[in-house]
Amino acid sequence: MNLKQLSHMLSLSQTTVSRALNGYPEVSEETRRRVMDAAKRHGYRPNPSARRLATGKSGMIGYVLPTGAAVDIDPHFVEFLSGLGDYARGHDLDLVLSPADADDEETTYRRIVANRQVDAVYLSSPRPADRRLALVNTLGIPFIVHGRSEGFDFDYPYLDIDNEGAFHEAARLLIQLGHKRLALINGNDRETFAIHRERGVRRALAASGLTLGERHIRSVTMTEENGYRAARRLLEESEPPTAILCSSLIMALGVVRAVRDLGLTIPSDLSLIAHDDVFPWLRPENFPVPLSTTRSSIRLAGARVAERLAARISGLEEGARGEVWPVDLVVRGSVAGAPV
Amino acid sequence: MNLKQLSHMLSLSQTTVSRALNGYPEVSEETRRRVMDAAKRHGYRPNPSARRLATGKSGMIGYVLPTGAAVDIDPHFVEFLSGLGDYARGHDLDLVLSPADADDEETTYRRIVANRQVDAVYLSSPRPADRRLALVNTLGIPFIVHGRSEGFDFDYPYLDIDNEGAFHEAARLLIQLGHKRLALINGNDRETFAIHRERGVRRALAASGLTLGERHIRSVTMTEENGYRAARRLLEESEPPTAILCSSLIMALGVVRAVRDLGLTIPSDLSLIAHDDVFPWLRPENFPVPLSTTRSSIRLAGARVAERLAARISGLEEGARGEVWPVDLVVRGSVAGAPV
DNA sequence: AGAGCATTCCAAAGCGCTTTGGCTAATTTG
DNA sequence: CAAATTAGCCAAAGCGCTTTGGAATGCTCT
Repeated sequence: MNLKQLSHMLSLSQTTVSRALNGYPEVSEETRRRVMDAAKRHGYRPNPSARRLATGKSGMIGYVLPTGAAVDIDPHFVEFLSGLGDYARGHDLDLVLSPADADDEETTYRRIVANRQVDAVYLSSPRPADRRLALVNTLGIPFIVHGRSEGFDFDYPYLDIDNEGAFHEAARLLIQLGHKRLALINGNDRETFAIHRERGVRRALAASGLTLGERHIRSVTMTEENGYRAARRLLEESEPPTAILCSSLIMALGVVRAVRDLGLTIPSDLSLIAHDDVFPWLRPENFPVPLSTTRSSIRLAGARVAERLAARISGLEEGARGEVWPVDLVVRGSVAGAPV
Repeated sequence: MNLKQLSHMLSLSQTTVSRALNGYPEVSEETRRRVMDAAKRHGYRPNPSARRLATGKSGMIGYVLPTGAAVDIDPHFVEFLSGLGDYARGHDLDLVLSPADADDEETTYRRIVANRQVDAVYLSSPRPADRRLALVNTLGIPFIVHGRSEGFDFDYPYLDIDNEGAFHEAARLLIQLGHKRLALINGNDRETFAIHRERGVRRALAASGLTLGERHIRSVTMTEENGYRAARRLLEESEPPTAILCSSLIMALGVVRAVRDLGLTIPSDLSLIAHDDVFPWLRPENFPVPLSTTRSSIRLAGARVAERLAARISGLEEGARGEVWPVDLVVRGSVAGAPV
């Protein structure tokens, strides 16, 4: 059933039917009802390829997926996707993943924009002065950044959580508990979120006249193994930290293992706080010692990004609005006063 | 730069240019070269929307993503995606995720087929007599199932791993080590993979005149917490199992925690083997006691599925070829002879 | 030399939609 | 009451590609 058939069967022109269906005003209410009715009854669905060719709109949002033998997609991605899907489902949006060579995402961005394959894109894991962001900004496609970049002379729309604030609060709590030697096991410090977290910790320390020693900060990809290694190195020093802040639950698994291997105990020997993106399959309260966390649902973020993208596509949202979500600090058994 | 402009600038018809570019034979080699050349020089890229409208081919593969507030996307998905992307990247394929209400995926399948939105789809986590599979089969779109279904009177193309064989081998090893009371902490037993694994274990037990007691099998969604709970229940029985087979690494985390909470030790009190889909961020060799696994890279499966989908789209692959990959049994410290 | 056949190209007709620019009839306005 | 709007509809022209059905050219063959 296409437009031609439908209009013929209604003895109307394609123009009128199209307009009736798309809510244009130059059609009488009675006709519109008649058209709507027939369309529903016959299950008419406009052919998206045709519509796209005519309008340039695709009803899809895009994401450039960095791939490569050495590239691992972050497991957080799937949770974000869950949220995105939750929203998109109710709004007839599909998501296009365009795989790109991780060393050359630019080509792919240019392609999907030139081809008008998607109506909007979102970027994630931005770095300071991220080239993708600059590119997408000049290409003029609606977009939203999940996370933040820095060092641009233009503003852009983003959704981020208050990483700095979260880690500032967490560090402040530890300091108030008497800890003086904090360590930070961070994610890739070329990404903004990691920079912000470090900043938060440093600020809290500075406020008490303390500092974060060079040896007390590790920046690694967030795997269990890297968490373990980082923790071992930290704890085997001559002056080991009495508290560790950790950028992910998965790394925290490794930290816990390291602590155990060294015969230490949480929280009496070491306080631990990790960031929790809220995975359904790994929960901080179920750690051997319930884990204190800075918590923010990445899934909700996904839904919100989808919502804002939709708003941008339809012109409801404009400008470079940044949105920063507060992060909960959830205290559980893994923190205690500094050992004497 | 569109076809019209390009052909005009070459003083050729659109027909000829189009044919030259698409490798049709009715154009002289010299002309073809000239056209190809000009196209490259001017960076001509055919507009996919137009091409799609004309041909019905989209250059995308589809996946219907079940969503809903209570629906969690499996973290395995992201690894599979990695593989899929690895292949797709080199072959100009994009992936379209169409979010669907988990209770009604059918509508979405119908939509993406009717709209010719994608050239092929893949299904994952199939159940016996899975309705999606039957649907997609009748709809006539090229597809591949990742996993297997059962109970159909037709064949279909799939890629699966030998779940039954893997768990059969694992169980057999444990039995040979003297274990008589095995338990299985399985995934959702409405999914075929879980059924196959159970079948493998039962077959191994039966071969030695043993059985899998009703209380010794748990079927749960694969979270750390569920692994923990299942393990506790099993181990607190009057006649606890001396060996556990576990369907995922994430659940195995929970099992290990439970074992510890109960003051038991792996492998002297309990042998443990889990299935490993090979995550970069959680590796069995890094478990407190290195974990024995049945191992199969879900990422490679993703790449292979993409490869086969591409082959099906281009007509290189036809028919209902099933492909079953063997699974490695990797023995590490977590297994030992049965306690006396 | 004329029929028969490749070869190489082209004009034009789709694909199914949106949108522009009228056209008619009903309504309002001075 | 004629003139000017307005409401409601339509024909046709895109959007940019592929593909069908020739047409022209040069060649071989009898």
